[in-house]
Amino acid sequence: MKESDNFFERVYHVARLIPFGRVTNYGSIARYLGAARSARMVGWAMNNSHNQTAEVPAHRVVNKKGLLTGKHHFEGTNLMQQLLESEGIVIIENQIQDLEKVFWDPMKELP
DNA sequence: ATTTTGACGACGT
DNA sequence: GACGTCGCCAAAA
Repeated sequence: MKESDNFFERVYHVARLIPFGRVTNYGSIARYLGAARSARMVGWAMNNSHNQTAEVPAHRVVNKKGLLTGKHHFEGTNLMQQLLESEGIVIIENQIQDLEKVFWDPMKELP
């Protein structure tokens, strides 16, 4: 654990708060943490999330377009999609359908 | 130490 | 509206 993990830790924390069957995007998380334009750092944090002891539902985090940009970082090629589909989310060609319905904004949902 | 790159997003052209 | 550029910060080369 490093001090610099503080930022990442918050990212993981928020990511774990994502409800079942919902998704969010990197930018929203970054904004919620006060790093409005550091969406990339959130992505980086996810990459490092494998190093974390606690499991992070990174599959519930996609880019703003609802595109599963990070699916290549999971095992296989469609594990991420599979996980999301098992939660009732419809995905076609790596893109989440009805994104507005399943989208979960920490700023709006969290106090 | 410097450069490149990256699970992004907003803005400019 | 498609495409290009910049910003943001951290890690790997």
